[in-house]
Amino acid sequence: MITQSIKVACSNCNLRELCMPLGLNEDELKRLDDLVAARRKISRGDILYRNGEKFSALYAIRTGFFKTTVAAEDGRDQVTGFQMAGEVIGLDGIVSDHHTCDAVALEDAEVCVMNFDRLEDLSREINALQRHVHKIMSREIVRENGVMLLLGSMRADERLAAFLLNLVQRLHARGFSQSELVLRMTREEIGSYLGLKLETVSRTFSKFVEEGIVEVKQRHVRILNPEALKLIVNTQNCQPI
Amino acid sequence: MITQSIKVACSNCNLRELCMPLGLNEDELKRLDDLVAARRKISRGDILYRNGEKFSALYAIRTGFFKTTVAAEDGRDQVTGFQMAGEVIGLDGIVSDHHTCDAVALEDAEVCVMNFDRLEDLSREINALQRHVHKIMSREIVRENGVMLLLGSMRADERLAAFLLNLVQRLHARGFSQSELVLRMTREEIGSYLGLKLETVSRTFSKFVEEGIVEVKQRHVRILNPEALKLIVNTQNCQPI
DNA sequence: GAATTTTCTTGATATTTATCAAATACCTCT
DNA sequence: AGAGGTATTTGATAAATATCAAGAAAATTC
Repeated sequence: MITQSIKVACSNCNLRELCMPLGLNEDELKRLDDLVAARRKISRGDILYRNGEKFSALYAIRTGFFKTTVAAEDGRDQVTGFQMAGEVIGLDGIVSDHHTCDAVALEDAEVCVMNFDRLEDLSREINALQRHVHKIMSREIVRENGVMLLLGSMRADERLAAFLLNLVQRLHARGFSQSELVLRMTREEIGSYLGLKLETVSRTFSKFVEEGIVEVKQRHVRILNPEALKLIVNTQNCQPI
Repeated sequence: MITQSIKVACSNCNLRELCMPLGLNEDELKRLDDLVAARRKISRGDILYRNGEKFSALYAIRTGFFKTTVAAEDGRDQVTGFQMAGEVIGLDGIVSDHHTCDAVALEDAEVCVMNFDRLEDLSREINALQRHVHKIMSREIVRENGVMLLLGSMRADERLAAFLLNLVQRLHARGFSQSELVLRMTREEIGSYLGLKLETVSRTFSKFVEEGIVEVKQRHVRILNPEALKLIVNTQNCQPI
């Protein structure tokens, strides 16, 4: 656990618009800088926090890519999300004061450590921050609703199509390509997230390639026909009349 | 939409410990009473709020039973939760200022309407309330993580066993029986929540009955062997060595 | 840079769950 | 109480996905 004490400032962070509220005044911005006590570097494969660990902070991802997983009592585990720069993780720990999932870096990463007690103090004073914290939590709830829809009612190809569209949309919002992406996770991790076995993920990729919808070279994916992916997600269940 | 203006008080509500923070002082309790502007009665089958509707309040369930559902673009929908007395619903609406799911009463119900702006105001002033709101949201995130585990990695019988155990545990926390329960939802709604078809739910119930684990008479369920249910949830995936 | 390990793909087969269908039970309304 | 509608159960069959297996490709390690 390497905690670096580089003094950092939200006020001149180019990711601020992703993890912090907009429209703060000079004074509020200055107080915000105080919130991020430290940054922390996490190497690929390392764990930022793990199930059972005491909760003390939320983490804003500056660089890198994470997965979160929950474990069943019998050892199975389930990937509950993939998180990228600008996203905030650790919310699961608030309710019981202990984390209930693991957060694992899928590539070398750096996070801003936001002490939660201080975040609560500050968000009592800055209305926009309070609202922002609420929105971040609500957004996570809505995201998980979407995953439940995916897991509960979609078939393998719909799940993978929805997954690719979601990933590329989030990457595009961060200035990356709309059509090309590099997967940071294995087929097995994708499968866990989507409730499928890795072989099914692989076969479904191959099917998409055959149909000319995507190009896949290992973890490099190029989306040739995004409309086809959208069609797969949206029309699978439409009955012919 | 019947909004009643019966003046009601959290301070002498017997459900307070479920939906409100503990350890408030006299003064704080008095201010809390101001939060619940009104109660609202919802008849069975009616919708408390629906997808797309403007968000303005959270709802604490006083009596009755709800389901929440999200809809896919093609019309499919997915039950994302079943909620009972003392639980708070509406959190999905915070992020976009509009609700993203429907909340439907599965039996005649009554809810306390908590204006969210006022809740934010108040939780800036009462630390315990602020923390409580955060916990409620975090609890929902953790619950959904559990559902993802269920949908992503469990088989039909494990899902139904986990569902029954969860329901009966929550009912027991409200003073009901540990072993008997009345389902407020159809097999189809259970199936939607568990990512199964209603026939599969029915067959799995029948299997449990054959095995002597439960008694089922329509929607009345008696759990004869809770340990067997726990075993089904926990050991399905354990490999013999 | 060769060896080792991990990841990925593909095929054959098994299992689980969905689908279609029909009969029965139950509830609600008049 | 009876009629109509809804919900549930059960059977037969189909479809989707998992499992097992083996080889190929890529990444990592020494």
